[in-house]
Amino acid sequence: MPSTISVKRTFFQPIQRLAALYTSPHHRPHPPIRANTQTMNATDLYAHLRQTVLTALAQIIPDLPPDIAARVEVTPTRDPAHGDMATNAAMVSAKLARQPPAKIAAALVAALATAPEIEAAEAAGPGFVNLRLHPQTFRALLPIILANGEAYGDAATGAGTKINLEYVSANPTGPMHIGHCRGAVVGDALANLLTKAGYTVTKEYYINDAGAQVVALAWAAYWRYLQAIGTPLTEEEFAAEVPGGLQYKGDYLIPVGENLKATHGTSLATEHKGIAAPETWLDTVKDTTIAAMMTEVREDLRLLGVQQDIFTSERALVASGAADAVIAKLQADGLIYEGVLEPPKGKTPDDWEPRPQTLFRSTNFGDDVDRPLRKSDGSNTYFANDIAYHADKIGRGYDELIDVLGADHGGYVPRMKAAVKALSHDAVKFDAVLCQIVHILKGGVPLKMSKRAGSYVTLRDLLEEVGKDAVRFTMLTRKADAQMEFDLDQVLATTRENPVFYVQYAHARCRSVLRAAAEMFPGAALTDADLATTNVDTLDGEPELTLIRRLALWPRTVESAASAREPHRIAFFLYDLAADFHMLWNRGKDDATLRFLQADQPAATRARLVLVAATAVVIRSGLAVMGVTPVEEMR
RNA sequence: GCGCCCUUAGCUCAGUUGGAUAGAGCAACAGCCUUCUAAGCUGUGGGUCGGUGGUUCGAAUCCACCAGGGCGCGCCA
Repeated sequence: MPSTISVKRTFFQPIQRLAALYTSPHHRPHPPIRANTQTMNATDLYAHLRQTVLTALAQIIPDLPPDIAARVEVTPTRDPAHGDMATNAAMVSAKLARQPPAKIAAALVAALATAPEIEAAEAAGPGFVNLRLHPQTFRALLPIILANGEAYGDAATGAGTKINLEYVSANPTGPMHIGHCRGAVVGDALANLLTKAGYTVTKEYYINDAGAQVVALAWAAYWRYLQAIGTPLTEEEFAAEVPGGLQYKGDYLIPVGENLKATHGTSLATEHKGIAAPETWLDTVKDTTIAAMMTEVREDLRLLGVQQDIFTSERALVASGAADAVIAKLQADGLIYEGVLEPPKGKTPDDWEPRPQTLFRSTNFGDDVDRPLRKSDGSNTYFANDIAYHADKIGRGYDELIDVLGADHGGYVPRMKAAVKALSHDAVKFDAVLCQIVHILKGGVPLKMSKRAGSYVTLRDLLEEVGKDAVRFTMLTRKADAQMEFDLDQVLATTRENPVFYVQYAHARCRSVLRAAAEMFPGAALTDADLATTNVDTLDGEPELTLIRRLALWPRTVESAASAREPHRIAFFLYDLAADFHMLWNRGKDDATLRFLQADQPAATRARLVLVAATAVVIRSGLAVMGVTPVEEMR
């Protein structure tokens, strides 16, 4: 199989494939490579230097194929001894050029020596080219940051790709609790992040208002209604009449019962205030109750700072016949059949009986088993309705669908992926972001949560206890797919252990310095726009440059976090940024001459204020992605 | 039994999508408060990246198998 001929074929094929991708509206893996013409307007210093390297590389290897060029990276170095940035360009192109990496690296070093941004370039290790930039190159970023404001870090990688992001989607059966909260925050921050990275994002909530749960909810509300009009029935007597038993016993349905009484008087009950025939009241009560619960949910979301664009009702979707229509469509494609599933190996349920079902051939698209679409009573499964919902989203013209789900829905992802693939003929991507469970700790002790007993921690309780910003930030201090302990005490702690505080404090300090500067230099023009024109050449200390290098990483952080769909990276970036800033600030404690504000050195002070203001801008830019409000001062 | 996720310092976790000598916080030890807010900062020690193989210039990262933890596995959504 391996032969000289096959080498040639694998050499040319990827080029054609990639060229085809560049013209497709759905796949734009990398921005087109073009000559490096602009220098001073680059907001992403790493992307800018990457273009510089590619230009230099093109001189050495004239017909560099795009797939090789796409692999060229310019990354920050881990070790300062390696300079500011390093590129793997020589190593990834060595095979193609049929030259050892070291030789290409040497040629690159020579070519890059003339670049105005670069102070020194040297070949190192297995073929890296290390770049040391002029401090001027980094400093030049500060006015750009101030001029761009919070838009600094915006990226074009999304290239307008239309993404539908579905999150929260809690059943409207009660107030939101802590379990919903993580998905809400992760989804919302991810939406902000993707938007910042250039995607066009629609934020959507799927109301699971069909099915048995909302019937149970309606019965529970009906009980509160009967209580409100003074029924002689006891709860036990009532519960005995409820199919499936009385659920949702929390107090939160009492107002709904009062409301039903106010609107309908006693007309929904029998003459003796007993249980009327369900068909006379069930739909009315269901409508009223779901509407009331969704009002609560929307209020919860508002308090959490979450605002979604579209709320789609499962009930409305089912009523429109969409589920049957989508099953018919799959049927026409030969993807539906009547069959009998094998029991799961090793764990057969006690009541297992082979049963013919309407099945979707999800195994054709990578799922493990085919999935049922109809229950034995002929009604649709949740999955069938959800396929219809995703078909609806596909019909709305999105390039990609992302669902933020609880980790217990992990097994659900492959079948939905299969369904989207089948329905869109592979044109639309489907992805899921799974959120693991959150344990609430109070004084180091886990809070038990029991929905049945009505003793669970509601989202609103949590918001009242610690506030929106702390909740949002803390929820983003872990990968979504990792279990998390949410310690109520630590979230409120004013120490470095608490990233919320630490980052907010950094921003407050920046603002505090700028306020103090306004007092020290009355009448000085100190807005970001004013400072953007300041000469910053005096910023040449190592801690200052370290901070500037961190600021330079922001656009790259946005891009990588967005493409990985990992908003938690923003929190970690901000923490690191805060640490760099606090370090700089603290130098002034040991040595008063190192403080930002020096009354006798207005020019040098002003340059430092540029750095302080730029730091504040980037912190705000990051907090905006997280949906956290920056604070002006700590009191 | 099968599938997905996870396993990194004593503890809680990062790790820039395969890069060079694996990083933070807490805890431990040694220092630092007349302030642009010490609500903090500096330094030291601490590692077989769960294990074993493989892929290649190069692996915590990709693949295979194994061990341990979590979640799920036909008419719940």
